[in-house]
Amino acid sequence: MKQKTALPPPLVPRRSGKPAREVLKRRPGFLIRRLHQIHTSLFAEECEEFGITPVQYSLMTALLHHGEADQVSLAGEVGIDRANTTDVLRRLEERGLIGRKMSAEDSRAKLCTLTREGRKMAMAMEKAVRRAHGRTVALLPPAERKAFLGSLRRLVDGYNDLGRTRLRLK
Amino acid sequence: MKQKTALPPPLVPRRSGKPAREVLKRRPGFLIRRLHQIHTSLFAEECEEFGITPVQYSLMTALLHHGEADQVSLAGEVGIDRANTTDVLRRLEERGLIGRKMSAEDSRAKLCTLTREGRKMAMAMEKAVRRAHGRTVALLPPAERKAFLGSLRRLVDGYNDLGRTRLRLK
DNA sequence: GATGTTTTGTCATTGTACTAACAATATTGC
DNA sequence: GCAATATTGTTAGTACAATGACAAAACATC
Repeated sequence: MKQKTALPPPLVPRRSGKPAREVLKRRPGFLIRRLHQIHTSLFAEECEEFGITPVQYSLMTALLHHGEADQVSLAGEVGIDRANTTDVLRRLEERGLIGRKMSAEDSRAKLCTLTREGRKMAMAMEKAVRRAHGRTVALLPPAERKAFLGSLRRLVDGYNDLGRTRLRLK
Repeated sequence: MKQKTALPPPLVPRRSGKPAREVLKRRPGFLIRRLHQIHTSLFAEECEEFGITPVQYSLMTALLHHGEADQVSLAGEVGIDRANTTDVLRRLEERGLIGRKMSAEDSRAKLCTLTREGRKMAMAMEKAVRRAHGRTVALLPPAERKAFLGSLRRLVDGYNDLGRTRLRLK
């Protein structure tokens, strides 16, 4: 039989005085998640009148530059997988911002284009989008900001080739 | 009746030669989203055997340091809203990693704690978690990495007080 | 040219994240 | 003490993000 009284705690949790926040903020992944949330929020605020999300706008940007593209190519440009791409494009199509039609050469593929409205919207949003991205890093003094964006890019580029399990976009 | 032939394109899209990727990579928000994806992927890889996500681990960390806390406090520590917190905690409870009980002082509140198993799991994961966070910024040389994390933190801290519309966590 | 493999788009499922609304409970003002 | 207000947890709805599975089409190779 086990005695319960004098039992020392089996695994001692360290209840430091300070809030867990301080511990969390030492973790790169935590900070990145938070900054992603912040940007999403700023983007939503700046682009409120359009009702377009960052990912939707990335896809519209890709279409603006490609003119026409199949979904897998778009997924690769924007860095989301094709299942997710299907979802986002469906929403854009329902709103009449893009059109999709079967490819003549490859009848599996669907070619996507911005509609006239989609193109108009994409261009009308440009200033608001720029503000959102600007505000996201505005708290850093210029030199630090530049270095920060350089590092960000270095990480994103570096991990694009380097063997990761799931994130292929290239 | 409208003649279709000689109509100039109403809004000229700039189809630059280079892929949209290059344009997207100039946008802070885009890079942040991608890096978040990368970290999530690395975390999943390192912590595969545990089946715990970054947010779940953040909550477990908060509980490790608080011992016991209501959901709104936890949400504030970890930086997610209370609706989302409810979801994540429900999943953790279903797996027997945390327990929840009504507060005696405030019968609206639910006090959460790690179960013995949850505590064991949290501590067993520590090394894998550290590896995941380390790998996320490992491509930066030490000095640059330090500066990068400093900037990240500056942004996250700065936007926590500064009046934003939606992201209250404080 | 029939067989096997890969690719494309989709669907279902799981999980994070936010808003808006709600009921139950607490707190505040008067 | 009661009315107005705020807070807590939940639910419903929307959107990103990944996995695994699937059918149809394309490609490979023999």
